[in-house]
Amino acid sequence: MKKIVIVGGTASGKTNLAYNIAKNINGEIISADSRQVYKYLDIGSSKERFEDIKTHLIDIITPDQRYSAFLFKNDTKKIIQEIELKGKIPIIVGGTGLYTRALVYNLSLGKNPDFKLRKELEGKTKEELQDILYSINPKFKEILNNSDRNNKIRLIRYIEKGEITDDNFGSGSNRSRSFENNEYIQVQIDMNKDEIIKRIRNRTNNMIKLGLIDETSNVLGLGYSKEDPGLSMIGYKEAIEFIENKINQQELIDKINQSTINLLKRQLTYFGGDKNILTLEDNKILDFIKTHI
RNA sequence: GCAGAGAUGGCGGAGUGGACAAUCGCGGCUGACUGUAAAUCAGUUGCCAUUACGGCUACGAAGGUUCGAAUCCUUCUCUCUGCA
Repeated sequence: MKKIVIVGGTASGKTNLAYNIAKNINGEIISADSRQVYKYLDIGSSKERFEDIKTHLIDIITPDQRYSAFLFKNDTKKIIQEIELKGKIPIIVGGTGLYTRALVYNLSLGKNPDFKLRKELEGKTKEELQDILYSINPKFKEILNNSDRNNKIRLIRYIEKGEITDDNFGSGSNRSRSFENNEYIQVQIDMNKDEIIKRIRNRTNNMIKLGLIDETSNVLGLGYSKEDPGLSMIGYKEAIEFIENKINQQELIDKINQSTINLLKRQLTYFGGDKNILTLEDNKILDFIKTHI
């Protein structure tokens, strides 16, 4: 039995689809979403809970904590085993591409994050970071592409890893290798970008109606701050600006929409790069899964 | 009605005689991304051509000065502010 992975852009209807599939094939849902892991942040992360279908990996940490691809991979593997032991089918659904990729292709992800080191390196310029990295291993010069070289977060991460191995980095052409897997069926809903953007705008309006502002105030009231990782995501970031009177409601909506649309484009690029992800029409996915599982 | 300020590429906003097809930001498009990923970063962005230090049209409109104007002058149109 294969495991099912549903990926795709935000607001493209993944959750509903996953629910229907779960009902139909006796499955349980595992959320692959870097925001829905947060407790208290429901409206802005479009969290959904179902009474009859179990959803894993939501509400597992507080807004001041961090989750990661590595933790996701490990947690999910355990949960998959449990689900399969019950004779059910795991359905992994979410828009955090790094998470699903780490799981499906079993990326080794290298060393643990060293937050002290990260903090220390944060203040440096990208030129300084490059020098540090090249002094660790000059080969990085060849491996890094132009995007990496200018990306401080990634430079820091490479320094943290410190070494280049095929396993934890992938080098040269290896980097763009096509991944392979036999355990998972990966699907994405076929929906054009304009349609999703329409849905995003609706969803944003809805979030405001449902009380995004109140939810944000409440979380701040619990003692969490706007610097916390949970609150620095789209929706809450802007809601805090609104609460602080830096923007009005129209600006709030516009900003959330714009950030979400930008996110969507990045997601589509990411998923589009994986040849193993099948793009299928919404109403054909269930049948496809039934016949290919 | 008088006085002042201004009209620049999809938007915001630089530029104040040549190196301006026009800094920059946003947006758009393409892309990168193996432990922060709703994060972070790269390329590209007038039209045509794409071999080229190439051609064309452009800085509210119309004229003018000049070898040369987004930049100076004249008139017109519109916008904003102060006085009436």
